[in-house]
Amino acid sequence: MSEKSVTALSEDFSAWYNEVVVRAELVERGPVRGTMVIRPYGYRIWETIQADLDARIKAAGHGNVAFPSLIPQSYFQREAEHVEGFSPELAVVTHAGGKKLEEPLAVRPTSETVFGEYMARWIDSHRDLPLLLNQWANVVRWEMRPRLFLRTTEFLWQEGHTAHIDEADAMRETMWALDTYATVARDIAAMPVVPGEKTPGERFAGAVRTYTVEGMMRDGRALQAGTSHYLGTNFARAFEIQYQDEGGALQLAHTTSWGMSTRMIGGVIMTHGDDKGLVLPPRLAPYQVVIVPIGRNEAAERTTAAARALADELKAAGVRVHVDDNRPQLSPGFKFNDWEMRGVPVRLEIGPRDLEAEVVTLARRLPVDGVAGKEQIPLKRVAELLPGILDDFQAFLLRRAETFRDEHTADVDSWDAFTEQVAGGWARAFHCGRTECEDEIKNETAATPRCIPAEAPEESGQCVRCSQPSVYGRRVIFSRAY
RNA sequence: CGGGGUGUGGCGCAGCUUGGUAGCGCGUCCGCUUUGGGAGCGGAAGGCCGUCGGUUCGAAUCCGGCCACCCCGACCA
Repeated sequence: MSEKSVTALSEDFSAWYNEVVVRAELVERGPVRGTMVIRPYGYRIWETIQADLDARIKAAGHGNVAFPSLIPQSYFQREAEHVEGFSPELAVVTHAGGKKLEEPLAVRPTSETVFGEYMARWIDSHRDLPLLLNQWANVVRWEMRPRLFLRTTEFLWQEGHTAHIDEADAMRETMWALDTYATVARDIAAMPVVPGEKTPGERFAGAVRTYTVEGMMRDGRALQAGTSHYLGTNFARAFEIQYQDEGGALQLAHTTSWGMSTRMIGGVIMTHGDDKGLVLPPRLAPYQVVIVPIGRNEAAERTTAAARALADELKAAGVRVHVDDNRPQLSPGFKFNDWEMRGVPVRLEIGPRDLEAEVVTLARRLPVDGVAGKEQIPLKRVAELLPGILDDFQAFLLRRAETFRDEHTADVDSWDAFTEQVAGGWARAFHCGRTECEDEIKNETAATPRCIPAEAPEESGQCVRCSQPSVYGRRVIFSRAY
């Protein structure tokens, strides 16, 4: 840590991101290209997302499972589009036990294939459906350009895999997953994501329909924060996932898959961060409150004791609290800056003067609705007031992100307006639906169709690029993306 | 894969042009002072200078090969 401050977000977003994730001790680069070591402070964020999402997945009737990370490479050959999509980024084990393997093994980049193989074994009758599975796992994809959390060679995620009796039931599942991701993003991460369907050109390899939740980052680019696929009978056909219907006829099951990953952590950082560093929503902050006792010697003993007592009280009230009492060599000012950089929503300072007056000094990471700076609150009311203060902060972050998104989104109907808009935000435009046209747009502006938003007025017009009639019955969101 | 860049104590860098056996800041450790917005002074520890080879009496420095990583694009959760 040689520089005092992190590069300003407003100055160089990419440098800001790279510095802040490491300096906040969320993560460190792994020894292999594109890998990461997630440190306790970062992993705790993941665990919080995981706990919430896992509870929802279980409540909806899914069972958690654990499949092997090694998959026979031949499995990938069975679904034509899937193999084409994933072959370039497969990591393959060719040697093991000191010998060359008969068949190379892929380190899973995603598990539709093995799940397919085993679903086929477990499903015989319509009574076996739906089969609702989920696993929390690591996957490996040899991406061309890695970025910490956003696109790492190895990442953690949850992958749901389900099989259904027909399209209608599978689509219900697909939409349930999408809705769940949108809810988790909004309610936990304070990310106001936009749910919608991907255009054919952006579909998952092997899917019939792909849905996404898209968030806007503070540089105006989009991030896919979760994805849900209706796979039709593609994988069922490839892996023979069949059941006998009530009339005794053999039918192919309809399958889905859906995932949310550690990319979410990157999304949170880029949605809420500022020049000073991270800003974490209370619902997923490892420390919602940090108490900094001030003073030394006898004074330190008194303020530290008071801080610990207060921390116990807050813990009892369900607040995640940390007392910064183990770094006597650091000045209070250093600690204030440090916790701000690390995104702690609320800091409480307890110094001799506070103790004297039986108050604590409360500092929010950001001014909330005009309430800026520090304020004194009575020591005995802290535990009672804090949950509300944290809720307000959470709600404020969501509103702020919504406002930011809306201010950086515009309907555009001309090519000039389009190129200008996607330079720093989202453009809502009509599109002809042709993949070649999408490619042209991408080549010229780096923007891609992010989604056909689920909630949008029915409209039609001329394609913003080629003037052919629009096909989706509504505007499509285009943006540069991570 | 194309373009750019970097490899030197834990971290960030200088030194390289003009070869002479490694230095600065931060951090760490010890001591004293200091604690309400990034403390001060004094002392100390810590380096196969990415790697292989060449030139030379002598290479972090010059020459060649290789490797790794990072950044910008194409690919993607």
